[in-house]
Amino acid sequence: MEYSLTDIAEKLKAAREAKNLSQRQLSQLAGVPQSHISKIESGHVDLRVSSLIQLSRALGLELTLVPHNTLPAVKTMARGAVHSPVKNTGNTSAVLNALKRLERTTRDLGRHHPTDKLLAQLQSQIKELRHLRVPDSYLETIQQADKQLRATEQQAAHLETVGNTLSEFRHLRNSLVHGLSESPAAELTRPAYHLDEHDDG
Amino acid sequence: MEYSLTDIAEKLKAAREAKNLSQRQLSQLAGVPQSHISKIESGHVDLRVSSLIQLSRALGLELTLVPHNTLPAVKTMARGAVHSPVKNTGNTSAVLNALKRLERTTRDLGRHHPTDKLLAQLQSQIKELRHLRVPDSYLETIQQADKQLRATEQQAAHLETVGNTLSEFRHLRNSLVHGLSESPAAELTRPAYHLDEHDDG
DNA sequence: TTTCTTGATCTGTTTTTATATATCATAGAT
DNA sequence: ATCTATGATATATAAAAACAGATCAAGAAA
Repeated sequence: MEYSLTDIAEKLKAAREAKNLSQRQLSQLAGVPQSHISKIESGHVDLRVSSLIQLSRALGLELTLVPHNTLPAVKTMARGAVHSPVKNTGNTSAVLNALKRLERTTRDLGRHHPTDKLLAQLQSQIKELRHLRVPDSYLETIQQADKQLRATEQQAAHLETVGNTLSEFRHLRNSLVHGLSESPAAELTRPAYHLDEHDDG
Repeated sequence: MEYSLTDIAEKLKAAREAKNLSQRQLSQLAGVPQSHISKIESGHVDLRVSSLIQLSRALGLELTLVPHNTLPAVKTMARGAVHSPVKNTGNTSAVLNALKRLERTTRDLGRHHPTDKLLAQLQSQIKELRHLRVPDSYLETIQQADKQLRATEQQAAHLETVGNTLSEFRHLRNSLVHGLSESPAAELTRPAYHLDEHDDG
């Protein structure tokens, strides 16, 4: 119900990860040493308000004092906004839907193979893709991967398929990150947070 | 738009005053030395988050991190709740209305005599009464004072009336604060914050 | 294998809070 | 004139953050 130091630490960490920022990147944005950020996020430090303000601003958060009775309302309000860590990447809805569907497929798959490490890697790989601009030229690739995975569902022989898909998506991800995509939208191929946070107050 | 250290300092001070707490009283509630509170409120100190949390809790406030885009909504929401510093004193609506009317009367009077120091004192005296339990036995006194003040409105000879009313209300206030009221509700004659904040978390 | 990124950790130094205690001037009340 | 409450300050000490810089291990990429 009430916020404590560790709650705030967790919130900061969650906000940073939602923005796909490393501690060192945030360090630059906020003007706070990385070593200090590490300590703060792990709750080992009773930081000063100025530091908290700096970090919050860099993360698009604002420090406020609200009356106790309005806390619940404020919480739900904030939850709705915070819970959309995936920013506008300019992806078409087709790509977006394909990614969402693929995510669900792997999630379903995970229910039958909870300990599959390969699968977990694939899941995080897909998750990362949602932060990148994925050209439509990859749409078919994504859809095909989804189809294959669905076909192997519940089969023990799915290992090969998952492995193949994983390496395929790793390659895709790296192409996008490094702007080596063969798509015409090479200029837009950047981490999402560069798109809408280029000009900060 | 964005909160800074001094903004927070001001907010703390405003919250404390809205609760009619002295720095020493808050010091006891929050477990923070009065000297430190003085420094904090004057913005001379970059306090630690733990201290801020302690003070906030004692004042019925909660420290939260909200996304930038939800800030306006949160602000208006908080304003509505904070902007009612007058707590439930158990006064009857008759007394409440009389006080409100009296407040308005002095405000109107103030427009014609903006520099009148006596009048200003009377206004703050009335304001203070709203924090106290005022027995109905004083209703007539209040109403009469209001009538007299309204009668002298715009007259240069109002000085005497204001002075009389002022000393009268000072006496009333002191009676109430010290529980010396001749009213039967002597037991309830306490500062309002004792009534609803006796049990804190 | 080699390289790079990430987050955690260590060392040493500087700065500042936090705390306890006391004092002071002011304003109000008696 | 006296007594009291208030907020701002002063001093001294202890504890801790802030900072800079280096390092380390794990994971992933080349």
